[in-house]
Amino acid sequence: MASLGELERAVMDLLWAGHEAATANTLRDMLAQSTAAQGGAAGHEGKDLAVTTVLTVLSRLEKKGLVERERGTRPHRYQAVSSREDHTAELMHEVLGSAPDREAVLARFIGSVTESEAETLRKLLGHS
Amino acid sequence: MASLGELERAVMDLLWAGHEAATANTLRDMLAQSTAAQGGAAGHEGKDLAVTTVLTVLSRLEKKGLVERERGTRPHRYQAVSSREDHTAELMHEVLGSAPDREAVLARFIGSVTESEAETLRKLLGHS
DNA sequence: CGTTGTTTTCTACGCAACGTAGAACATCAA
DNA sequence: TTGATGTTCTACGTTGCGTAGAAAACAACG
Repeated sequence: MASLGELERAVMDLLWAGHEAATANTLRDMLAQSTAAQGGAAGHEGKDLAVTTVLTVLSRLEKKGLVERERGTRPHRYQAVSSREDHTAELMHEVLGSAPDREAVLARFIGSVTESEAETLRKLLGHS
Repeated sequence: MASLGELERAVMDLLWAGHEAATANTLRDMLAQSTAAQGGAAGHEGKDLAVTTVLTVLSRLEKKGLVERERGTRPHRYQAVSSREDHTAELMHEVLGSAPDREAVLARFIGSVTESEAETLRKLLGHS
């Protein structure tokens, strides 16, 4: 239960955009943002969706544990449970986890990262 | 187009099992193996599937580019295009690739590998 | 308190992927 | 030719996702 659809991903992108600010978004905020983003690079722009559509998606994302909703306030407020980076890293672990020979996978994996990323990794791994 | 269903994965596991041996499998081989594996640990065991079911799955896997089939020989022979490790590593790159801040993701990723794996990574990354 | 605009829930349709397999066609061995 | 075996075609049921209407819950105003 890890993969997201196109619209689900677009909604998560909205939430992730403001994840730092710990600013939980209302539905109306999000719709405004998404309409404003018209003409942006990302994939899902073009038509405006019905309010209920976004709500349905948010509910599904909540059920998947990716979104948290404050039910206390009256216009409910939504926010991503974890940052995009954390989520992606978690996904990578999920993929890796299902492998019997993790180290062999890692070997091939680092075999095709860019040199600059390899450099970053060296720094992060530090000295033995 | 990256994710596999449960049965698709089970079939790939069969093919991956003998990927080293460059031994392309016939359908009958695979059915025998899968029946033999009854009582094994993996998830999908329990009932025997119809021959056509496995064939359909193989066709779908072929369309996805994960399986190659020799059409020349009469009982066709099937084999995984790449090893399980390569495939998993590729998947990890796919997940990573969609991130705007790859290095931040990598940072979090290596933050939660086991020490032994970190050691392996250090060796593989080698000297600057 | 009732009318009205906003927000949330419930329900549902269409489509695609996947598990599943029957029916029919092709091929090989006797 | 006749079985036995292998392959293709087609299809049905389920589930996830994009999409949204209808209706219920609620807030604010007069």
